[in-house]
Amino acid sequence: MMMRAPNSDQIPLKKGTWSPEEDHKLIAYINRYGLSRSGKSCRLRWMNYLRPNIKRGNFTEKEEETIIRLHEMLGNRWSAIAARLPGRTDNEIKNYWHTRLRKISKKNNVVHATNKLPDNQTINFQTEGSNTSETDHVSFSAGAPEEKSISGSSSGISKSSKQTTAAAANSSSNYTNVVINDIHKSLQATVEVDTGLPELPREVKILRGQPLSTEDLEILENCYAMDTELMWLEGSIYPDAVQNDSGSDFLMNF
DNA sequence: AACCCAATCAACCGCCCAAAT
DNA sequence: TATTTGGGCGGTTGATTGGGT
Repeated sequence: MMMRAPNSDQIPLKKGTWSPEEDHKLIAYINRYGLSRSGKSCRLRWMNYLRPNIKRGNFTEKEEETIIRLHEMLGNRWSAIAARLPGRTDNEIKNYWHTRLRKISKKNNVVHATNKLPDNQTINFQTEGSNTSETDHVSFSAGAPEEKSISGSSSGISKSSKQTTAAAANSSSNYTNVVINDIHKSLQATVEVDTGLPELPREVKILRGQPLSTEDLEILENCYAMDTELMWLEGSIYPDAVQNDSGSDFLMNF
């Protein structure tokens, strides 16, 4: 079950070489409207403000709670957090965090997910199940607890070597329990009203007290996605969210 | 009204990485 | 295989806004 990313991907974007026709169109646009902006700047403007379904205005209480909770789990992975808040951009969430939520989080003495290891600690680890002998590194910088973050960036746990840095950071058994407990808590909070205490999936239970492999992280990632979707179903975050016919995606009504 | 200061937020920067050449 | 290009990311900056004096 995959969560639909909050973007305008209903229109499949073309990739590959530009056709002469497309070139002419682009030239015509630039000639007509003129725009001395870099592609990167245009992209940013589009992604953060102009694309369809961007939500403007204040964050709701539920959104705030979600950001705080996700930040506890994911750290400063703003794009990953934004992926779970339809209509919100990573930039917006990042700003919101720095200007407001960080204080709240600090006040509540929340322990940051990326603050489980001593300052400047570097972990070397072998990616399980991979055919490469490459060793990945994660470094933590010193500073205020809330400032610490995993170096590198990623938008999910399961792919690419970027994600393996997150895996390394999270590979203490201590952290595993924190993540599992959080998932359990969230499951309880979302479904216990109707179904009684929810059972943690077996594949999650057996991870307790274990260091996490990349595959384990995928399991947790999937479980966490499920948890978020439960909240959607319940309507606690986005009452307008509906599940599509196949039941595999959620769609927003704007 | 004028000034100062802190908060906010849009945009930029530099880096990483995958895809294209 | 090496190099280039461009998308995506988190960190940071700087202009703007608003409140206090």
